[in-house]
Amino acid sequence: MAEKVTIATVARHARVSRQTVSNVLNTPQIVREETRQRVQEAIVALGYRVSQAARQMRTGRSRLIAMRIEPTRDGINGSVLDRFLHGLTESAEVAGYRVMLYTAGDTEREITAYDDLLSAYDLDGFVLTGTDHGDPRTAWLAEREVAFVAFGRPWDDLTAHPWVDVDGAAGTARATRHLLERGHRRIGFLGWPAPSGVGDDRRAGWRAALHAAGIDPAGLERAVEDGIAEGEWSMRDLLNADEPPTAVVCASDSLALGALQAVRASDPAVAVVGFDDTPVAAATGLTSVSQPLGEAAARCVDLLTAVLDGDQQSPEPVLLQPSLVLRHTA
Amino acid sequence: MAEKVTIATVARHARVSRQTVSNVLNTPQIVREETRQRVQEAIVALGYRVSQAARQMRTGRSRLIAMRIEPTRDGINGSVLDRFLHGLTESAEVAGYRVMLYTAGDTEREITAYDDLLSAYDLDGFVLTGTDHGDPRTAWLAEREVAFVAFGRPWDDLTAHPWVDVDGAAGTARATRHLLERGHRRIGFLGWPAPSGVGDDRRAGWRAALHAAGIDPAGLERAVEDGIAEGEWSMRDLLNADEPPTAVVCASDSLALGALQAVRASDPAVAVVGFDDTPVAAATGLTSVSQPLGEAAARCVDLLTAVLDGDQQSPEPVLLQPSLVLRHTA
DNA sequence: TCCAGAAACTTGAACGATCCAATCCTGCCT
DNA sequence: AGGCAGGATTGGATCGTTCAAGTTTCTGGA
Repeated sequence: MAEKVTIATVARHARVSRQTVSNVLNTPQIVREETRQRVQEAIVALGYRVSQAARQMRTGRSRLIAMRIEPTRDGINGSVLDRFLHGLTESAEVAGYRVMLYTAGDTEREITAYDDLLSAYDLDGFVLTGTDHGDPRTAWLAEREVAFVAFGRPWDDLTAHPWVDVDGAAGTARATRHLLERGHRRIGFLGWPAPSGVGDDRRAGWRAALHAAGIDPAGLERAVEDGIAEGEWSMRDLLNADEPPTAVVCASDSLALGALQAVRASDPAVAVVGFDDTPVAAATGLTSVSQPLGEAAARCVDLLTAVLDGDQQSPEPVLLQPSLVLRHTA
Repeated sequence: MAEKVTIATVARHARVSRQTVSNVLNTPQIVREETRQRVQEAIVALGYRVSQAARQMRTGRSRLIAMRIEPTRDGINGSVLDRFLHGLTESAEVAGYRVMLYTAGDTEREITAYDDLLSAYDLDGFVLTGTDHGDPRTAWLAEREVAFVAFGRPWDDLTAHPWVDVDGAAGTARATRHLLERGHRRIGFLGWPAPSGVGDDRRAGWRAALHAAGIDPAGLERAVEDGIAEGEWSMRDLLNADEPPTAVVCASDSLALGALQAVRASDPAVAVVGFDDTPVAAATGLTSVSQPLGEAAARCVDLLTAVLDGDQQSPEPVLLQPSLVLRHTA
């Protein structure tokens, strides 16, 4: 039975002290090159690996970051978080961190979960998603000086905490301009009721693009909760107007899918663009605005490690540009 | 600043020794009831939480289980793992475990990942998904006596290791019987090329149901790789046969979605049933066979904890029954 | 050659829990 | 009253690492 390889085993093998091995691992610059190499060879030869538990006990840091996994409500938009999570795990591994999952029924229980994760597992940081106006979670974490990054802007105060987000307005603007170039003039918008950080942002992009083209958006928009059925009937409503749109930009693929069903029967083909580029969009040939989720996840890890390494308290937020994936519907 | 609460703090507060507090936590039955209560009160009063790091260092166990998160290839079927993962996290929390994620490009690197996770983080166990014929991962883990459960049967030898699975054959059989009850006689099947554990199983259910009804399945099936396009053209192929089917059961929602597109133009409506009940199925009104993923995840945790608690080396495998979710297409 | 000062390396202690072996009760039997 | 079994409780050692402080080695200038 192979004996456990500890830092002491390596030290003996390389004929140095424990501390020198530790220095090779943590502060290699203070170790003489020759010694460093000797220790490195011993590490490889013995297959040594640092015990995170022991390190954690001494330093109080676990090299673990946590993210909440939500029950896939909609299922359609759920895949966005799924892809983000994969990117996060991958980027975290490169930076020497691991991702731990947790669930929480509501915000209150989420805060209880923080408390538990922090005291029992010495978690290093959190990645939050779907932060909203005056989120109690960010306040709780900030108060206790826990490192965290949000995927999604703090809409009240953009300097409240580090964040990474995708420029939704730029995405809808791009979609709208694409439709304008295709000759559409009456371009509708299906979005969510205000106030909604994400929703208002996406609406603003559409509106700005129309304004820039000298078109009045009045009467061309509808605001409903997210969902396929909601998308379908609000699109029908839009089509029944005096001057119905010939194209529509939607705040989500769910709405777009509903719109598509409403439009199917209509005579002159009405163009539809969705948002998020979910698998459903790919499956049904829906043109959609795509978020660079892998990139977003990588930036989250960057910001989080910057805070954890103490480089800076609040690193510059990151705003990424989405792209338009053209398919059959527009 | 609140001082850190350790087992010693609790001991002092409850006027007992450290060991007694430890006993209250780990083997409460050997502590006198009165003492136990006094210690419990102190724990609550001080907000004490056991330091996993310290416990882990002494015991070598981390109360952490790991699961691989794969890049959502298809996106459609990816959501299955996503839902499973949520269930797993939830059930693990109840059992006092946490879920850690890892990625791995290929099988070889996955084994390297095991090594790393085990030696650095003292991982307690793994949940594997998509195990296949003669999987090297299970062999590696078994050899080192690492606890693991597979979500998916070991198709060669059903007693090779603990597993949880969903009875795919029962699902396709149920779907087929449903179509028979609706009066269909010529019921086709779109599946994957053999050998494929999951695929062959699902095909077998369809075939058995037809046999039971005295129908010859010859010429009614097609085998292709998974995908929407593949589903579409193989369904067209099936429709061009001498006696085309009036209904089709598919091995996945991707294939079913393709089949649906091929069928859309056909005059007498051809019924389509998918498999996995993905969000895409829900969105497009596709009737599909649904796997009880939350239940499966919970059983995985049950088996894994049984192994970890040393109750039994190889607990009974679990085979769950899927259900048929009826929508517009069948 | 000698010495100051920096660089490189070593030693002892500590993190917070559990394991082990030893001690203290308590009630019961003689 | 004394002895004893057995459960309840205690103190010391330990896991593998890093921190703090100490010791040795090296470098270069007088």
